[in-house]
Amino acid sequence: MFSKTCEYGIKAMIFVAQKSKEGSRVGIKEIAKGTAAPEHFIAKIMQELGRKKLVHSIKGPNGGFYMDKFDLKTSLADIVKALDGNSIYSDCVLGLKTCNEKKPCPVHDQYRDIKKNLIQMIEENTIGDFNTKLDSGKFFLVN
Amino acid sequence: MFSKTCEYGIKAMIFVAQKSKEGSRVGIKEIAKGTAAPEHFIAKIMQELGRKKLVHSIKGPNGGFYMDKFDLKTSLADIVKALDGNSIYSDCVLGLKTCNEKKPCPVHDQYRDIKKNLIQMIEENTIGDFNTKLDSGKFFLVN
DNA sequence: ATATAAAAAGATATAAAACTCTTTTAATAT
DNA sequence: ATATTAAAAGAGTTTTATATCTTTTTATAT
Repeated sequence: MFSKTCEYGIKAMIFVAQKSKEGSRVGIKEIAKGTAAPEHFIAKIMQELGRKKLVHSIKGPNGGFYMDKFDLKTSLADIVKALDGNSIYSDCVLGLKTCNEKKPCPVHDQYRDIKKNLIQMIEENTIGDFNTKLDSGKFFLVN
Repeated sequence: MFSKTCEYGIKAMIFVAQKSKEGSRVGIKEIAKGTAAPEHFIAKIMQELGRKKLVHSIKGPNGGFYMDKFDLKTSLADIVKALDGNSIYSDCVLGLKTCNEKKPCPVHDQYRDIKKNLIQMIEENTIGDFNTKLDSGKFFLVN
């Protein structure tokens, strides 16, 4: 569904949001641990998310990544689009270049609603929404 | 969502079913054309589907792949499981090894129904179901 | 029996995704 | 100013997915 890059990216964003709420910035090492991601790999991902302004960072001592309350409005869809592009919106389940209502693939009709729900799901959930839930141990970022 | 292998496999199964209904067997070249798949690649895929008995074949002149009416009961889920394994059933959207009701990932709850619908969709649709629709030009296997 | 057609099998190649390492730049504290 | 810390950037490697090529086996028709 999502690339590894995207999976790590989403978890990292949730992790950083949480730490930011507590007022602290987080270094790559901590993010890597908190999301069970390879350190150098998640570093690249955070770099890209930084470039796209979904997260902020400062260098040097006491530096690290952080999010302001504006960043908390970022939806999962924003992250997915930043890291995996628009494939989830545009790609046909069976890989047809053209697949639409007029020229559908065999499962176009059957997939229509599933796709709609999937897109709705990532668009409706923001990073901020996860903050309270993570607090109360309602879900986990690592096993 | 599905691997290329699986995308081609599903299209090929629909294609072969159609030709089988017309009483003829189909060679790899024809399948490759009919599904816009690389010839040698789809050959491997058909081989695997043959091993798993989802399709049948005979060698030599006038040989090729075919399906009997029993094969038409094959669901998309059968094909997906044969080619992509059970990942669609078991994998966590965020890649957690353990992700269940008791120890969920952040989007476990939000994804639950989408996953259910997706699984239902592939389990309910059989290869035979597509036969009539393809006839009447209701959908396409290639652009 | 022989030639031919077509799938099966095995081996190899290419491309993309995942991951790692090294160097550079920027910020802070002393 | 200098040392230190941490991200940014660039380059490189490994692994996995996708695709191709070659040889072998099996069936059919003549």
